[in-house]
Amino acid sequence: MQKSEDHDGKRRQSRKTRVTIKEVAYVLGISKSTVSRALNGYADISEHTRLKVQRAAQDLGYKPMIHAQAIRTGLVRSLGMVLNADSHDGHRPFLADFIDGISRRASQDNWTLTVATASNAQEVLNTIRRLSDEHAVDGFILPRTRIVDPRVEYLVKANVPFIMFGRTGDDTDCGWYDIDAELAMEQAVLRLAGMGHRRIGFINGLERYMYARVRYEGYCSGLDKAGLAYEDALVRRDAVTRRDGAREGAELLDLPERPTAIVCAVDLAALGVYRAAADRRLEIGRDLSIISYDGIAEGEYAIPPLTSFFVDNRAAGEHLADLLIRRIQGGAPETLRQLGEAQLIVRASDGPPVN
Amino acid sequence: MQKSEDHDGKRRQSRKTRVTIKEVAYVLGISKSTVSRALNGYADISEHTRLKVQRAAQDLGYKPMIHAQAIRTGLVRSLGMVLNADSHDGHRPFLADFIDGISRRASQDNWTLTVATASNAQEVLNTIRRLSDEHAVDGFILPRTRIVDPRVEYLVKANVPFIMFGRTGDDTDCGWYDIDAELAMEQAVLRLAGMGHRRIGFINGLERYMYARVRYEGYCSGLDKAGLAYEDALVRRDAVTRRDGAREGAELLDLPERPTAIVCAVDLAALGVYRAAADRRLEIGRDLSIISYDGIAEGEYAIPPLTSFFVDNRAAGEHLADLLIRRIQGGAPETLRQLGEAQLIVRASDGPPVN
DNA sequence: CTGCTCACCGAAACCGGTTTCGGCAACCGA
DNA sequence: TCGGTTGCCGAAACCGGTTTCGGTGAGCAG
Repeated sequence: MQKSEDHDGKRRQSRKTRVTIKEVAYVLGISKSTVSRALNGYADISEHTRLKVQRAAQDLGYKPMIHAQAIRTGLVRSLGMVLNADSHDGHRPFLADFIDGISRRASQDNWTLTVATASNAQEVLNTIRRLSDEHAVDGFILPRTRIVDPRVEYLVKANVPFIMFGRTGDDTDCGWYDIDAELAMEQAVLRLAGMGHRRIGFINGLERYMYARVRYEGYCSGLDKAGLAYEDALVRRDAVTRRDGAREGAELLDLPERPTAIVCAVDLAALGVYRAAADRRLEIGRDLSIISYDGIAEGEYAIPPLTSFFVDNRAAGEHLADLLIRRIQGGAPETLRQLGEAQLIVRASDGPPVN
Repeated sequence: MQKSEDHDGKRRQSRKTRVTIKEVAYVLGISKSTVSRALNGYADISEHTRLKVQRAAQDLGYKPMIHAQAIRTGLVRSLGMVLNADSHDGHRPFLADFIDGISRRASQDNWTLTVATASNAQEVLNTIRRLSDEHAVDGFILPRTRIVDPRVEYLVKANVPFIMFGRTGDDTDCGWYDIDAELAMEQAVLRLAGMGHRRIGFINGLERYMYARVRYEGYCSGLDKAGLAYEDALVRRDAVTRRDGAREGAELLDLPERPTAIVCAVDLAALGVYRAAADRRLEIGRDLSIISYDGIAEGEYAIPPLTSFFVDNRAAGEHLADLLIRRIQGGAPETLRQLGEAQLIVRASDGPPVN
């Protein structure tokens, strides 16, 4: 019980010695195997004993050490997520809500969330590898899926459970949660077309990510349903910051026949377009309509406030955690897929075209 | 090795069976205790053996299960942080950088970061308790310290290591990292006074947090050094959002004799003041000067761009992780305290008063 | 009364590591 | 040559749980 009293003593010895399962067993005068099974709800323990044990554990303040059980059960009850700090700022504002969602769902079942960051895609992979090698987590949540994603390739090969936030090109063996951005973009176009717009531009996000493909398809299908012709000059890509948005917006607005409305795949880019418009003395909501996607808080404070499809990142986190836990517990990937909806928040950046 | 083949088979059996220390020992024809000590750098292992073991471990891809060693060593090599999702949005944008910093430093020594969220102070406490009861983490980083902080009280009593981000009223037994916001606020006032401002207002953050007290003191000491009189009507408090800032800013601007400059403790509040100023046809940087604190990205895009003291949250995270690891390894709290500096970023929201 | 279930529980093995303890061989000085 | 170090390593205990396996006693049918 006590260590050699001189040896880095202070902290060690004063550290309150936690109560173990053995002590609980001793106090009750029964074996520790019985205590364990009672606490874990095995059927071969009498109701009487179970209650007795539960009460004693409660009274003594017994909490099993999570890693002590992990060694036998193979479960550390921890979800892993590794963030790419290198990737564009776009996701920054969401992070708090997102993490909150995951953590909230995880806590419900006494799971924890382990997060790590890395500064590029390769490091992300290394970190994932390290965490799964050491078995520091039981599975991963993969944010920002790419169309072909090396993380996925590694994890399926290593047979480590994971759930993606977003889809990939090929989702065999993959569970995922995604927001139906295709639907949203389509609705954006239809809404603008319904107001009378005939030339509707599109500014997309980073092409290598799956979300860009999906949003692009939504834009196209919207045009299609509205009976509008697709025009290559009206679509721009790779805009995820204000700066990007200002640049691409300028391109569109300087077209010989400029669009009267622009759909943006990313809110920050949309705010960049605000600047391009201001530079050209175009009033947003009148001379130029904008509908965007993300629903970031800043949009509400922009002038005029931005009409955008809001994504509930907290809910997304909850769903992802839920799916991942079920995956870890053996659920088949095919059964672990969900599609959520973005919610249009109408503010003041869109309106009928002035003529 | 193999389980009963019917029993929830699929995942279990196909899960690549990890290589254990026993196998490494077997391959080398030595005992596992030797392998363990060789890998952990014990002195009583010959250089020859050590190399042999290290190479074999490398070749076989042996990585010790972290929780298997934890059970004996008492260290899970994980830092804990529980966020209060309820607390104001102010810290949201910082989160990504902050986490990045922590994670980066932690990874260096093969530690991990466990984060959890809770929706109010009481839940925060419960979560901290749970994580330390289960020994899911070895210690905590405490963001957003309050003047008297229940988390601290609990952790010192439970003798669980922690490091605070920010100080508290009484920091016996506490290690911390903090940014010298007092200095920054003081400099802000002196800078404005140097430009010729004589009536300088102050809009503070939430009073119950330690940072508010510190920033307030900085403001006062700045006035003092500048030889300006303190005036109660010129200071407002509890503004941490744009809305708050607009409200408190309006109060100041509607004063019979309004301030020509305002120092804000929080960037978001400063941006709120922009609105109050716009409503009153006051041009920021000319009719009203503003210097703020935080250095959030949005400030750069405000019109005019906001002059603010930038806080490097990534660096803060790194320092905190570093301090906490040293604390866990037995460092005395008194030796684990550091003060960083905020860096003034001069943009366009401040200037000499028009007369 | 006998034999068989079945409910319930304890002993012991086990999980994958670390650490203590002691033993053996080589080396050392006398 | 001999006793005493010293360097190096293996056996076994240990950490705090879970799980297997088998045994005991009560209940019940024959």
